[in-house]
Amino acid sequence: MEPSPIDVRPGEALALAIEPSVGAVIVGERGVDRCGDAGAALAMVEQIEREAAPRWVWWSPSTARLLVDAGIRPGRCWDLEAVHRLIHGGWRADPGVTWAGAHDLDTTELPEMTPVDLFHVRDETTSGAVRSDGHLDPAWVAELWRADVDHLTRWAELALDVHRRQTDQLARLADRPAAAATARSESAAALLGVELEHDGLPLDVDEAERIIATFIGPRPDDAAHERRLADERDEVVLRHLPVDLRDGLDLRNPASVKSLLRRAGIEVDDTRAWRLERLRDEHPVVDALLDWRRAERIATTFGYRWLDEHVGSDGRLRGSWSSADGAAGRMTATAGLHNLPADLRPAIAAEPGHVFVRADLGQIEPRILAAVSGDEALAAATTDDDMYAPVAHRLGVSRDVAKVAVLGAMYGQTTGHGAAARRGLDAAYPVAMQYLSDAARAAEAGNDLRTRGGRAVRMSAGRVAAEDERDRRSHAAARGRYGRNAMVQGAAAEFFKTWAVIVRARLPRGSNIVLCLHDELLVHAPSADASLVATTVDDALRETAHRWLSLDHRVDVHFVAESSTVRRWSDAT
DNA sequence: TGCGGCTATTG
DNA sequence: CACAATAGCCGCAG
Repeated sequence: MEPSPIDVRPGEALALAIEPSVGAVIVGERGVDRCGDAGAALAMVEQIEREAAPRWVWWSPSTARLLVDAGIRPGRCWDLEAVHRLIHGGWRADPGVTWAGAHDLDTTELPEMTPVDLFHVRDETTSGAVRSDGHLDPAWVAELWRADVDHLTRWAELALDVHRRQTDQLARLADRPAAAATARSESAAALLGVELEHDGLPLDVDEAERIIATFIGPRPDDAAHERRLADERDEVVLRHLPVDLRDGLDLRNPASVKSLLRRAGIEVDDTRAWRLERLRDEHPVVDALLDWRRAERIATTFGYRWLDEHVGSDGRLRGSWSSADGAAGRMTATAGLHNLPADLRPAIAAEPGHVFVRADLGQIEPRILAAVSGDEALAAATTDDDMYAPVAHRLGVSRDVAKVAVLGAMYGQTTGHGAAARRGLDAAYPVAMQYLSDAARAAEAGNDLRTRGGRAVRMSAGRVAAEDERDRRSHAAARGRYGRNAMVQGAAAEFFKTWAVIVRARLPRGSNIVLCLHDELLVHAPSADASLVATTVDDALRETAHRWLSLDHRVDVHFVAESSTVRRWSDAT
């Protein structure tokens, strides 16, 4: 075997820049590898990965995608875009913003690409990658795809520079000792997202078509046939009304449905299913309407078109993944991967000779609340596999009331009859409740927050000037609930991702995570490896919890996961 | 054509 | 029916 041409130590940061039409460059502390051929460069990457297992530094998951497409699954990485979002928050994380964030530059006035830059070659003699004001030159970045290896080398050097600066910034977050570890796991989660996009979720297409057919019948021949079938479904509802009242009724228009119900003698504020559910006996049209809604949902969102658009010829359901989205930095996915109706779950089936090992974290958010707030009493409750039981006992209420009260506290609920239980929570778990109300108060005032793992939750940006006092107060209260919840949900997302990437790292060859669902993991594994994988998932949870608690040094929190080995997702308990 | 409102689904 | 998300269709403004 050829020795690696670049001197690399295990775990060392190694910047990687690849442009398929240009080549690839690897920049480390003690050397540079340049290659004018991207294919040959990927072979080099694979060799270095095998021999030295470095921490690959790249600007964004697009580089990871090139590796994954080439069959390379790196162990460790540092995704500058993902770490930027962690440290600075916000939605934008292109190289210009990421650079500015790492250099403490003002991100409100980033240089824009002028139309001239888009259509004219820049004057190479007057500027480099970095402008005189310290910002990255967007025109220079835009030329990467058709540049030369020198250009690419500079790009990799800049990545290594940003990595160093991000590392310093994380170290300066003195009250967030877990931030550097979070940056690593968030980077790995971004890589996992790329792999999830690549691998897809195994789906039994025949079974999916059978399920869809039970709602809307067999696949329509053409658009006209599809319209006719829809009209027939409409007719089943409309025939409950006198013919002369059907005119102009549109089942897809809520206002129209409201007037339909009025004609049937039913008056409602809105037509949501949970409200209509209780009125099923009032008039047969209600029953017909609710059935229509279920079929309509399958027809429009999870029907044959959905199968055709998102399921490949290999029977894999693929969507695009964000590894840290929204307020709290949860993973999100398109193509219905995160909101697949339970009715369709029997179609999610392991391939022949394989099984799913499914595991979900139990009561993750209240356990996380105990951990991030450092509330000893709440932490003590987590020793129970059902932590609501000891909470209920302590409060002197039923388990259901205790659960609603705890969830209400984390969501910022102010109404309902859980008020007495809420006062009980304040008395029994003052540290946790104080943590939540502190977060809410800061968020209401428009102050930025930072989760336990160091994720910035921006509250100052995007505020709308409210018209009147009532509006202003309701917006402030909404911000409070948002911020209060983001601290718990965000830390839970960090915990989950750490668990997921440890599982990823420890899985035996041939097994892969195929779905991440906020607190649930689905691993596709050869049947023979099922029990090994189940053990791996369980061990990974212990490792995750241990890493967490050793960084915080405060309270002991017990985390639990339930797992099962199944052929179909729907078989899971 | 873009956006807010309504609705459904999930954790 | 509080927190988070994706996604469809409708009406309305531009």
